[in-house]
Amino acid sequence: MAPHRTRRRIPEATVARLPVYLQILVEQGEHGVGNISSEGLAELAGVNAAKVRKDLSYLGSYGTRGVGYEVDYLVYQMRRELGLDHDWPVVIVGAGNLGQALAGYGGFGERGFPVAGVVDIDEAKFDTLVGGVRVRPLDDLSQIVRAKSLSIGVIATPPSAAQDAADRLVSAGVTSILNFAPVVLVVPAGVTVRKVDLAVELQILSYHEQRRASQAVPLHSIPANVGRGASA
Amino acid sequence: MAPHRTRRRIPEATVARLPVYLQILVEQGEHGVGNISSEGLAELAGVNAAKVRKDLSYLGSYGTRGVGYEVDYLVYQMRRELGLDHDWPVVIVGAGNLGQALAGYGGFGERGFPVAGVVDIDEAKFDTLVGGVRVRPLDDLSQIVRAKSLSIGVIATPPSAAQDAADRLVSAGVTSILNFAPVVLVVPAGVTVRKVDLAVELQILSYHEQRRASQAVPLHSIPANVGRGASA
DNA sequence: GCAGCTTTGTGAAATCGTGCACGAGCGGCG
DNA sequence: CGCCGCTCGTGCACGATTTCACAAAGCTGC
Repeated sequence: MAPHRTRRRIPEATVARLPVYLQILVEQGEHGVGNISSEGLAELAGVNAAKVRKDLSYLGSYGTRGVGYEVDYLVYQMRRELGLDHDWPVVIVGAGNLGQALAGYGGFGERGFPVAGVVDIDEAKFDTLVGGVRVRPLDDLSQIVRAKSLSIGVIATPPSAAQDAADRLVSAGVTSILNFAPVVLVVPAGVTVRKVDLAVELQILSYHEQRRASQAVPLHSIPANVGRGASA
Repeated sequence: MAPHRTRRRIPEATVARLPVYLQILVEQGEHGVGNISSEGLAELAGVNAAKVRKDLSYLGSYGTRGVGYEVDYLVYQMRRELGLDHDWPVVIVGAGNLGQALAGYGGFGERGFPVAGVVDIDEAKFDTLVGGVRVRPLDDLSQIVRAKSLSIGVIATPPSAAQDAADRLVSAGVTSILNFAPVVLVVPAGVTVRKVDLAVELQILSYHEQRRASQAVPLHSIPANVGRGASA
């Protein structure tokens, strides 16, 4: 295998699609598909075939002209590039409704992100089990992060506590944060934050609904597919 | 007030940011702030001031030069444009871990998206209460949607059931879907789908972590802020 | 009423992302 | 061994988005 100095930077838009391709490829692999064309993958991912080829080309030239891509090999390369060749344990801050659901959602561990810890500020929750993990005091956060060298933290607190949670995560050494609180976090440069705001998603849908309602009827002029979603 | 024929189409990128501005404006309003400049709003939203002005300009010319924007009026206009001048009740398909958390998450109702119904395929769950709503059989979905003229459906099923859920929602008349299942949905044109895949979000973070790890150390060359997130 | 200061609204330039079109490379077949 | 058909990799044009830069416009104070 080549020296794998990190190759050229992959555009964000592509990075956001790679996991989707990966998911599909793994699934196809399990169904016994050994090879797939950009056309085929594009169909399954709900995107354009040229886009698939361009996206995959950032990983390197792993396709075979006239044939397509070998599913297993592509999965391997994609995992490597995404840093999924090992697990990334995460710590969840906030054991409320959402925090519990996240901890209990098996999908995390299965996809390489086991829940290494859950902390909350509410004493009543200490030592209760959520998703098989014991809830610990917020003040233990730093120790948990350091002890397990965690890089990724998930914020599932109420909005008012989110910035504090972020500050604590960052000072404990976390460099990537997935934020579910409807709050714009301020973090130092070098820390990556992704925000998932359920209400925002619904409001975007609302905009499109509102638009449909107030418009004549030219349905065809409305993009069938918006944002990270997909449709046909 | 003007006849408000839907004005020019608002770019998707802008539509995705408006709810964030809205959230901030409402908050500022509650804090007694009556007026805000593009600069101030930009700071709070973690974006560029010029971008704020351009985004707001799609709503109309609601600012006052030399002064800024009147918070309340801007909130009003933004709500109107986003279709948030009335509630959009939603139905949740799937009363598992995530479905329950979503139904129980007060944030939905508060922000204009009350949970009008929850359905599941598991008999054991029928008639249990989640978030104050009684779980009903999947087969009642169509009736629920029609009875309440719902436009928005939320899919919180396991991946294997997601496409079926989508089909049922669409045939019942839903035209917007928020999909939490890690599956690419196929829907007819005219239906808007937004996908939220928690594992994908984590994988994107993983990519950046991996990149940091494999790179020399030029931290400053890494964008501090990625995707929909924010940082400083 | 006018000068000066501030902040908006918006053309124009720069950047980023997408999709097309096509040359290049590979496997299969005669 | 050479030809054919298929599919990748990518240059290029186009469209969308971001950013810059500045004229226009409102407010304040004299």
